[in-house]
Formats: sequence, C-alpha cells, structure tokens
Amino acid sequence: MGEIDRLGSIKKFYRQHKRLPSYSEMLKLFGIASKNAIFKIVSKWVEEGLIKKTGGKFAPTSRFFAIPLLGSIRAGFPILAEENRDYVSLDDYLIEDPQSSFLLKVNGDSLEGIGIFEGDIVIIERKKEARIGSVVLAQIDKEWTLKILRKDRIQRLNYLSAANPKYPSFYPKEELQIFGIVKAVVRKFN
Amino acid sequence: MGEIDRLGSIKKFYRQHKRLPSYSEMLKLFGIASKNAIFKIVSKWVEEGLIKKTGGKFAPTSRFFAIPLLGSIRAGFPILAEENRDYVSLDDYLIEDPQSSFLLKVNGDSLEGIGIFEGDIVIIERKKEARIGSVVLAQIDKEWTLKILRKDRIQRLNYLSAANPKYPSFYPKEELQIFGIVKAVVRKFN
DNA sequence: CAGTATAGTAAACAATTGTTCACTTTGTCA
DNA sequence: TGACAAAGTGAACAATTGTTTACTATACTG
Repeated sequence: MGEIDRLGSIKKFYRQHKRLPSYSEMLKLFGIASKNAIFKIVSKWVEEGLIKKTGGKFAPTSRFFAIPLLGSIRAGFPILAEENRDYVSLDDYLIEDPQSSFLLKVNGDSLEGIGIFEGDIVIIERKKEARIGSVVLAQIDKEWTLKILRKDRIQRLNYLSAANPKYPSFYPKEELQIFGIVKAVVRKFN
Repeated sequence: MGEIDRLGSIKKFYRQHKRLPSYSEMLKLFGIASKNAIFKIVSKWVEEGLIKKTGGKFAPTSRFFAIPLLGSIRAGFPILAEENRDYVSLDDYLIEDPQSSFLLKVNGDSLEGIGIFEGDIVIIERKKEARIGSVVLAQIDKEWTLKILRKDRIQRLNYLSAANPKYPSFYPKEELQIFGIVKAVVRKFN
C-alpha cells in the first residue's frame, strides 16, 4: 500500500467516523502487523503538519482537510496560482456562529438580481437588527419573507425590496420585524 | 453549568480540536470531579443520538453537527417547517469527492446570468468530460476560462458560452480541453 | 556488490482510557 | 417535612492507548 493511499484511507476514515483511527485500527486499515510501523508513519505526518497533538491526543490539522483554493484563472494555469493558502472547511468558512445559525431553502425568484435563486440554500444568523442593504429574513405585517432591507430617506422608515424588477417594494403597514440576516448562499448544481 | 452549556462546550471543543474530549478533559471542561458523572452525561448523549460509539470509541453523529434546515418560508413561521431533517455538514453536502476537488475564486462577470459572481468560490471536480450545459473549467486555445459548455448542432462541435449578454460565444480555433466541472457555488456576504 | 537508509516485526511499558460499584449530596414535588 | 429521583464523589478495574527498545527484512545507491 502506497503512502498516499494510507493518507487517503485515514482521511476516508475520518470522513466516515468523524474521528481519527487509533494505532490498532490503523494496523487493520493498512494491513500492517507492528504498531511501531504505525508510530513511524504517524510521526512523519505530524512532522509534515497533517496531524497534531493536542493534550497528548492526535487530531487533524487544517492541512489534513485542505482542499486547494486557487486564485485568478486569467493569469495562466490556475493550479499554479500563488494564492494557494491551505483551507479549513466550508463549514468553518461559511458558518461563523453555528449556535445561532440555521439554513433555509430559498423559494421564489425575488432575489435573482443578487444571485439567490429558487432552490439555493442560505445560511442565516439569528439577529434582530441588520444593516441597511443586507439580505434579511423578516416578518412584514405577519408574513415571512426573504428580502433586502432598505431605508426610505424621506419617510425615515425601513422597508423591504426584492432584487428583481418583477416585484415592487414592500412597505410595512403595521410592523417590520427582522429575524435574521443572510450570511452566505450555497448552490449545488445538478 | 447547565446541560446546554455542556453540550455547547464540547461542540466548541470539537470545532477547535476536530476531536471529542476524553472523560478527563471533560472533567476540567465542565468543572466536575468524578468521571462517573461524565459517564452518565455522555451516556445520555449517546441515548439521545448526539454521540455514538464506533469500534469502542466515541464519535459525534450527524445530529451533533446538526444545523436546522428549513423549508418554505411562505407557509407560516419558517422555524416550524416540517422539512427539518437533520443535516450533516456543508463540506459533506457540497464536496462529494474531496480527493479530486478543488476550490476556485471566480473573477469576471461572465457567468452572472446563472448567479456566479466575481469573488464567489466554486467547487470544481477534476474531470475530462462534461455534459452539455454544465459549467466547466476549460482550456480554449491555450487560455483557461470558466464557461458553459455548449454544442453547435450544425457544426457538431463543442464551444463555450458565457451567461452574460455582454460576451460572445467562444468557438475553439484549435482545441477545447475540459479540465473540471463546477459542482457548486458558494458566496459569503460582507 | 557492499553499505546504508527505510520500512516492518515483536514484545514490553507506563499512562490513560471508559466503565463499574458503592456511597453522598442536591434538588424537586407532593 | 419527607420521599424519591437526579447529579456528583471517589476509588478500583480491565482494556487499550501511544511510546520505546532491539532486531529483521526490504529497498535503494554509489
């Protein structure tokens, strides 16, 4: 079994079990008989910065999960782009505060103008206030909706607007209550 | 320390260390003196399905990471939506084959029509073939670009097109080589 | 070929793991 | 108040952890 396959197999193990295998488990995983061999292999991974020890226990580093992130594609071959900093995970990148966040499947085409389509998933952070211009999940006159928060300068009043010329602006007759703000969008193709 | 805070603290621990704390570590984490107390607490989590045992070792379940995914917002209060199946993680959801995937920061506005903007991050899977209509990373006459793959029925020839009326279609003079296909897009606001 | 680094075997090790037992404290509710 | 469940203490436990040592097999290099 090659070196890369071993790394691949414990990455697969981590993906399945959400934890690293123990030495004994690696013995079976790699088809090796001696724990010392495992010790040497793991030590090398630690040296390479793929795995670290926290509190005497092994844990994967960010490089363990690393998926290359490339920069500009205009300037030559993209793989060789210099902006190849290693990468944590999309969860960590997109969801800053997991406790107060939730996901929402978008329906309707009212936000097409800013690239939020029907079927997309938005990451929403629970908050009662939002900056003007941000996309908010709000309750306008008892009805829930996902729109852009605007401020009418003349009437000095917050209202909601779509990002699609098909729809008018929504002025609250009674009240406009913000429930959360959209921090990110995610769309899967096919 | 309340029950929820404990769960929160080991979730935080897992987020930081990418592994669950041991009983001894939980002692300090929770400010408790007896391992048996930890045993009971963890046992309850196992019963509740937040943590499971694989091969005699503890590991978080999907419910451990769960961020609620809500459905339609039109039909009343979104939090109460029935489509509240628990959720794995954005990584697992978006990146099906981590080994052959990489991320690419988009520049240019040529794909605005399908909601891919400058600064977005696309998840690309390395592949030499692609279905007509999919977004591909390709090399057209030695130049790299991100476009939609099309087929000219008359000339029986593949070409690339933007999703923006500003740009023309790109017919290869010499060759068109597909390098990968875009599986997902991700955009962070602010 | 010889020489040497690399990779694996086997056994022994203290340290730490999760679990169990018997008991005490705390809190809750009739 | 008293009774009972829930939550925590403390000590002991076998099992497993990662590490070390000494030795062997394999592979590579000049």
